[in-house]
Amino acid sequence: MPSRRDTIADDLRDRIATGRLKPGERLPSEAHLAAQYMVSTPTLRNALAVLQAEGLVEKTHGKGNFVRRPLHRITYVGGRRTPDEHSMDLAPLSVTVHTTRVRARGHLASLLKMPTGSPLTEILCLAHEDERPHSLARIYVPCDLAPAAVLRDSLPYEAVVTRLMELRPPPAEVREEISVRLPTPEEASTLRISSALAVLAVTRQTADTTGRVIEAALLALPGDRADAVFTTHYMIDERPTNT
Amino acid sequence: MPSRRDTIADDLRDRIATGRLKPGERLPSEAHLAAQYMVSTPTLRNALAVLQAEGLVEKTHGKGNFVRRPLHRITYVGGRRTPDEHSMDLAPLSVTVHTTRVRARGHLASLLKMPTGSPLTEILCLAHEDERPHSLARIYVPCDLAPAAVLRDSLPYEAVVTRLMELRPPPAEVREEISVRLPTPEEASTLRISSALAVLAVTRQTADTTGRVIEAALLALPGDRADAVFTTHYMIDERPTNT
DNA sequence: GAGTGGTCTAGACCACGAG
DNA sequence: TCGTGGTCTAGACCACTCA
Repeated sequence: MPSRRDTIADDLRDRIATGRLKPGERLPSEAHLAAQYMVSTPTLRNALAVLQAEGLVEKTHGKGNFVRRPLHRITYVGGRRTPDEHSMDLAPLSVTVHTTRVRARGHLASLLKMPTGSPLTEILCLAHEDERPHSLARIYVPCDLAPAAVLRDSLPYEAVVTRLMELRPPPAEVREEISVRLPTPEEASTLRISSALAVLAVTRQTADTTGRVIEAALLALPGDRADAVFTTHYMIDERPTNT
Repeated sequence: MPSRRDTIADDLRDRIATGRLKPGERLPSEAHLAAQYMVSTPTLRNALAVLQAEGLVEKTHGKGNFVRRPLHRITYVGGRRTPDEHSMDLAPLSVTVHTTRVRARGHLASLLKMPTGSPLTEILCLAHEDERPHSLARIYVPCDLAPAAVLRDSLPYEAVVTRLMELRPPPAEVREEISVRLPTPEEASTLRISSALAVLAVTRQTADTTGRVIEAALLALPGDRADAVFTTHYMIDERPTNT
């Protein structure tokens, strides 16, 4: 027997899918909807929580529940590509950059294979679509390779990427670790997503030919708007040898 | 101000982390815990829902809440490896295999680049650890490359993998698409996970040198027990050319 | 201040599991 | 049958947003 919560969630989902509730539109208040469906407010709120976790509805305290405008689904491209393609398809997005100087500690220090306390340049990238936050990337580069002063905040994202490629030795190996987790409270509020909407977390480690780590990147891609694709080509001499 | 739900969740999490609540142990009943923390049962249940979404607690209707024995965290290895390594590190897991014959339809047909209705061999792989389900893979191979009869159910997983490599042309290109989503109801019950615990979904498409798709695989890896790693090496001639 | 969502309560009734 | 979790109610009080 389907629960009332799911019944209501299904109905609202259908109303969104068929356009009877349009993107950006405010839903009736929770009290109103509860009366309409003849359920108590907690039950109605549970139904909304389902849609919220699916990324269909965004709630704002004091304002109401809104149908989310579908954000562009981006594809993070990894695998064997040229380094400048090694990024997201950010075509429809504008990226704001904020550069600061921090010190390596904990996980970050070991990722960069540097001692704790080493100076780093942190490049905080926040991708936006129509003023709405989309995804988040934190890039860390050893200070001696890219002094924070060189990457002034006023530079646009593309210029920063170009500048980094000029400043650093070419990458020889990239290791990307992908995991699924709930967003941290900061991520949830920065990205304006429900704390129940899982993110695709990419930890990327880039090394040069000498094995030195020249960049570590932590990406948080909300699961409702990001995929990752990796393509691998096998050489002839890599054929499996069944002995 | 932290909510009571989070305070309680934090406390229980701490009790689990410090071993005061041991893996496999049953928690006191919800009514008991509610009295202990002096909150109502819904509030306590919300706290448990947090731990459940983190994969720390498993609830069973009619029995109670149990501290989950930590399952091995496996790493799905993608990227440029030899094909037989192109798999999960399944060392601590036993895999049961179930082979059936199905017909390609919808997304599956387009993944395999075959017309709808084409006969396929479906290999359902369920990884277990100590009788407890861990992760799920569905592998689809065109029937002419691997007739279901050849892959009898009685074969162990390793034998099936070996058999497939013998039967098919060597893979030349692998495309892996990774996304985050909530489990389907079937996946949630098969894997015995909360429907709120997101899974890492890997859609893998393997083609031979002629471009024919020789395998499609759908993997569902619960987010609390799986990562994916991709390593890319750049050739010299792939250096970025900044003109 | 009016209206909204956020949190919580105290309890009801149902469904499942095990003896 | 008993104890467990699953679902739901009707309403309280607080915090936030906006006019």
